[in-house]
Amino acid sequence: MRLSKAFIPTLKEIPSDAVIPSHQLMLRAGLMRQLTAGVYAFLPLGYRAMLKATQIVREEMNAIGGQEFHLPALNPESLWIQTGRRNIPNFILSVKERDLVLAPTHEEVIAWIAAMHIQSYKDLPQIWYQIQTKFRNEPRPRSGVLRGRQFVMKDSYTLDTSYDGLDIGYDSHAQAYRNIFTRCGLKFFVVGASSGAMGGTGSQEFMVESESGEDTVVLCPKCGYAANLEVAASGIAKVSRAGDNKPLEEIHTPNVKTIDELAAFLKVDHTRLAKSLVYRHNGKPLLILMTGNDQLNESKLGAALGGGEFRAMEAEELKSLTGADGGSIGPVGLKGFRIIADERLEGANNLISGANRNDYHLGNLDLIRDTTIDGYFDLRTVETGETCTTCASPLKIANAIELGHIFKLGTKYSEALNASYLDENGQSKPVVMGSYGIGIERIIACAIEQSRDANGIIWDKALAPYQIHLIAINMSNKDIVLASNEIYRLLNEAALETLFDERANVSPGFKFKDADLLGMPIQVIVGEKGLKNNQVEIKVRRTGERSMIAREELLSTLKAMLSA
RNA sequence: CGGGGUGUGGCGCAGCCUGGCUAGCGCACCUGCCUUGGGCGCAGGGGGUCGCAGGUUCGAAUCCUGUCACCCCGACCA
Repeated sequence: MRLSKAFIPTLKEIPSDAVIPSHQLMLRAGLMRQLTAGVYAFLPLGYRAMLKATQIVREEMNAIGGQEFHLPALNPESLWIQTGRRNIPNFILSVKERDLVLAPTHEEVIAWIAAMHIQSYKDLPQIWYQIQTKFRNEPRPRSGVLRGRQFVMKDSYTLDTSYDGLDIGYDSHAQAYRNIFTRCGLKFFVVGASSGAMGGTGSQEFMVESESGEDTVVLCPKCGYAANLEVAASGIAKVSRAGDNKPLEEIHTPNVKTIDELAAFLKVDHTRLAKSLVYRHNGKPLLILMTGNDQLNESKLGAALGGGEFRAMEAEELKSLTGADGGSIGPVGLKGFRIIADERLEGANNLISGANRNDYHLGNLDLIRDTTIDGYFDLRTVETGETCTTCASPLKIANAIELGHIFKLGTKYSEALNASYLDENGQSKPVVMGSYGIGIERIIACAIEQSRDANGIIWDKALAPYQIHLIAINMSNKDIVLASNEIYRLLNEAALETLFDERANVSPGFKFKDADLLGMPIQVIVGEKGLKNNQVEIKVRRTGERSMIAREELLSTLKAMLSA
């Protein structure tokens, strides 16, 4: 492509709306433009990178036996009502004029097709996938393409007769995903994840560590343990049980509101304090006991409660229900509450909790003697520096971007939409499904987040819109014009994707800055000095390394560099 | 949805508090000359209903009311 003819609108200045590096660079390098909040138009250069990514994904999906579909974005609303997903908050965008919705994902359509055509165990297993645009009603799009209302997703679905079959499909996806992200040149890791409202029995996320990421993950640098903070565990010690069990006593604690104040006031360790959090679960009062300042993890709470709605209780509600304020609530003598506790507190005694009376706490609390705990669960949020459950090394907490997510779905959608098959015994059974997604724009954004410098993007050759950026230093010099055009012809004949900066009246500095901003892996620079010696210059974008090469050796050198 | 911020040529911004001459600056763009190894120089030029709608006023980019859009923090995130 000749740059003088190309539509690649680069920006010298950073658009004020862009905050994270990938967003800034995608705009500056002319990859895309924002149309409205969370919706981007991909321009030719950006689309080329997207096509590179989708092709890699497609090849790896085909390699595990995936069959590509082209599915409708417009879906009948009724389909989503059948699976109960029509009314998930902030999920579906709908069409005003018809009872149609814009598909946010395709479990429903896949199950509908399966219901119609999968009849026998002989028809299974299947791997079906598509690479298409999805729509979601994001309340707050942000971070460029990382969280949009419209995005391209590869989603695939496994259809199996059994959970053993599902495991095979799931594992093959896990391997395909590793291949995909490795080929894209990304440094990624896999974490255990929450299945959330998708339902299902297991899930993992493929993550790229990034300050701009919206997910938080716990990592063990030593043994490789990695989990989403929503499900991560640590080896933090349980609260000990003391031998001598003293009787309950009421302690006057005037104006003590927080756990820190209480620990300071009583001069005791945080682990002796049982903090009470008050929620409503499906409308019913729920008391949650946590150790000291341990933070309740609402994802874990949701899992422990096994579904249903829950929310923290309002201050007035709490006061009217217990007669005390938030800082003085405790498990003893509390009527009408279900009580659960973090497993750190299991069987603990000599604790201090609120007395359900303002300005008083209870000492020498023994959870076994004095309370009825309805269950102990892992409810706490892991904190940095706590030890790894596997190898006892200190854990690290990092932000990350979710590139892909794989789920063992089970039969939720196949049951809702009657996707069933007859087994060997003529019994009708629901198809066992798995669901697997990859965000294509996120691949691009992560690649840029992970590989850039002050001057611009540094593309890996796998995703680079062009492999080579050919620069003619001075188009008023006939020798340079002849030589660079000849080189351009040569590279095209050799099928090396080349962007040729043959703009006249553009200074060398401008061309170099543009080339670094656009970030193609190799720059070939045709200048006066080199030509005198029948040489051209090669610059490696990533390292900045430059070398002079004899013109006859250019093609072979480039081929060697690009196949390395 | 709660909090904060911003809307002024294509981009980045100033002007607004304290209303008043012709709405300004940098970049980009057009023409000519010039220059060619890190975002050249000189000269000339085009382009803006100041987000939108009301209101106050002799007079509104500026003050008031409403509204819309976008960004950030939080909540949410299948």
